[in-house]
Amino acid sequence: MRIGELARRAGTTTRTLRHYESLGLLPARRAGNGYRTYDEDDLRLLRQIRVLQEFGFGLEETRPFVECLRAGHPAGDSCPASLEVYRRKLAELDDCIARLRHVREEVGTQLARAEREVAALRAAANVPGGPPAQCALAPPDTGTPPNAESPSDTEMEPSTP
Amino acid sequence: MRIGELARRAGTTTRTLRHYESLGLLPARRAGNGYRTYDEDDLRLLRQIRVLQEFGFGLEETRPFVECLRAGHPAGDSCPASLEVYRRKLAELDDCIARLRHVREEVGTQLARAEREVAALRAAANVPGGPPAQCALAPPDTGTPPNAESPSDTEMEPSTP
DNA sequence: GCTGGCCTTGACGCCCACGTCAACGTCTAC
DNA sequence: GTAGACGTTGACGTGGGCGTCAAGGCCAGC
Repeated sequence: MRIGELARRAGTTTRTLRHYESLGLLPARRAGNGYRTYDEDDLRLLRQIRVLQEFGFGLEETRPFVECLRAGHPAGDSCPASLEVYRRKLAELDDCIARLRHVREEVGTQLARAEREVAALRAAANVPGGPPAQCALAPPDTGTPPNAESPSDTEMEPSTP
Repeated sequence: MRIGELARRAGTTTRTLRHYESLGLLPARRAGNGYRTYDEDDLRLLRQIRVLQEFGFGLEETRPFVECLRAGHPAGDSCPASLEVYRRKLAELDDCIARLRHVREEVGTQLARAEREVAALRAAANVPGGPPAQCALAPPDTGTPPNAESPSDTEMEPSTP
């Protein structure tokens, strides 16, 4: 089959296939007229690549899987090198998830603090906004780096004529 | 103060500051000789930018915070626009974390399956699989980048005549 | 013969936050 | 006056995975 058909069957583009070939990831035989020629095995390789891509693997990380398949193994992950990539990826994922969770917590904390401060400023400016608003007056601490003061407006523009 | 000093005090580079200026994020006054001139407020803006950057905010996402500070507010997140960015970022983070966890689970499953299959293949090939090899030399796994020897083949070469 | 659809290579564009280099101006100290 | 530390603008490079032309070859059907 030619490049267009392979691309269609794999749900990708010819540009992508040429790119893979330029990396030596998915080399193609050539017909007499110079056209690239692929077979069903190439489709399998390509599908292996795409699946890993969706998992966030870089193209280079898919190489062991592809070479494993090309070496005649039943699956791309039948080879030790592929398992190693799996393990490295797991470690990366764990690390990444941990960092993101940390950031998420930080940002969540900042948002909560900022919302409290905005509410406090609004209350201090006797903006109707709230009923009794018992606990008014700026919570003194809880880790507030900025100096909470200058209660007047609360919107962007400094000038409120 | 001039650009070099600001960069040093903020732990960044002059190139970065020029980049921020080119985005209109941190404009500088100019001295008679054309040198950029900054003050303590600029340092605060810059620190705000850097903190958000470490949280993974894009430069454009820091803009509301910077403008809020420049508008005279006590903190970069004293303005509604900044709070909106916080919230959007939280949603993004949640989404990203969820996707990563899903992928992590998938990859973990694939690894476990592949390891089982490899073990099955090895057993079927009546490979001695090695002695008890309890805790001998070389920790069995837990992230051993180098290929811990080859008990027999199980390497890339198909050669299974 | 001609149109249209497929194919080829080559090369630049994109996104993002800068790094790096070049060629040159400015100021201070000796 | 000269070294050297700082500053200036401009432009290209990086990494990843392609998208998007451009200019042309090959082949089938009418």
